[in-house]
Amino acid sequence: MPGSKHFDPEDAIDAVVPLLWRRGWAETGIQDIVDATGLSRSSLYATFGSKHQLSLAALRRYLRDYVDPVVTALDGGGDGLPSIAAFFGRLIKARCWGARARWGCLATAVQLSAQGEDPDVAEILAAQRKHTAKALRDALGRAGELGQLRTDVDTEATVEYLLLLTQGINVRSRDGADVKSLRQAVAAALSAIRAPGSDADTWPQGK
Amino acid sequence: MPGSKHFDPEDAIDAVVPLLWRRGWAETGIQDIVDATGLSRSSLYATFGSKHQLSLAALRRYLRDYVDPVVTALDGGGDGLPSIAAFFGRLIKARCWGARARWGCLATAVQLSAQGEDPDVAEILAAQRKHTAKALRDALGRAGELGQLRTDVDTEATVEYLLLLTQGINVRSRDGADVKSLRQAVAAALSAIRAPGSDADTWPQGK
DNA sequence: ACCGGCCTGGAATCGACGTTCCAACGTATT
DNA sequence: AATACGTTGGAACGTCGATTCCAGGCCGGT
Repeated sequence: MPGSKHFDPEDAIDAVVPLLWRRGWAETGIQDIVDATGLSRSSLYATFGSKHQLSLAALRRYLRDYVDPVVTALDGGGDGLPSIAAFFGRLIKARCWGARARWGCLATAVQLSAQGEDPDVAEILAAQRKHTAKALRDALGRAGELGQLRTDVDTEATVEYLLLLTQGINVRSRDGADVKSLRQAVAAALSAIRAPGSDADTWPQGK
Repeated sequence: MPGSKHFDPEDAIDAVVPLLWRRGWAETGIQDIVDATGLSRSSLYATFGSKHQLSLAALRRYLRDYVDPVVTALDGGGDGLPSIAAFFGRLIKARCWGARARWGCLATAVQLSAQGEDPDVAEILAAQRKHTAKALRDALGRAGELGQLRTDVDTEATVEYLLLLTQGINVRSRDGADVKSLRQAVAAALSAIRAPGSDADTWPQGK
């Protein structure tokens, strides 16, 4: 076919993710995207239509490549409490180690910014929250079946409790909280809902 | 004196706080401020110098008027765990009730936005974090003296744990978490660090 | 080698924003 | 009542953003 694309749009989306993540959605200009992708404005607009749609694609890509891997191992419940501890271990590692340490969570940042009120953005983020909540709920259910949980705590309240910790980590990891403190805090938090006598591991190991 | 101001700058700052809080720092334009204050650009610039400095003043005002009242009762330690529970009760109420319900926390939003990297902003927010952490630490210390705390948890890790909950509430209150879930989650979180046998109240009552 | 289409690069457009400027105004003093 | 000085309102300025336009280029099919 004549006039086929000279580049892979998927690569362009990949290149945009760290821009939004590090500098922010509104703060990232088209020029930044041009520089990062090596493409021209024309090619970007011909391919993605607008900065908004490209940013939406990048947000979805971020969730798929950076958040889902942390959450997905919980789907189905895993082995209960230790799986939940491992989830937090992966989260803390993702937020505090490697090249993207202290970048925080793009989804949380977008949520708290003006973009969070955009209908498309809100839908994407709501779906992600729902997924995370379900995964935690399943894991708590499994933990209950395995007798790892105190019986005097409400499941939904505990889901909320774990979501609070998750978002807390997303925020605190950006402003100086160290890995050790976060891990100890999570271990204390999970020990708190563990059944007396259970020996289920609650230490948030980074995988 | 000839040519005295025809308005009170303090009132102008008060009028700017809800703009930044609801729409965001970068998203609030000078025109929005002109409309909200009823003042002209000239008066604003003559008084505050720049949008940046006016925004800084509004951020300080927000912390003084809306955050300090929630935190300050903890200074000195209060009566330990019940004071901490009351702190969370005030926080949840502030975030979920009244005209500013679901507005989230301006400080957290600014922290996660690009403005969070501005030196002046960073300094203001760091001081606030330090104040909150100290207040929680003092209250935990008092709780320990009163025998309300489990002895197998590290104090600093517990401070971090409470900060995670605080920031979690600031985020989650903005996207659909209801008062009851948040309160139950906090009650569970505080019961978790309470000494076995202690009858200290952990329910986050909104005052 | 030719052709025709879409892709490409860079310049041009259009609007919004922060900031500045200036003439007119109001007030406390004389 | 006249004066003097800072404040005030609104227009004007320059910058930078996203988006669009157009001439030129590249490639597959013939």
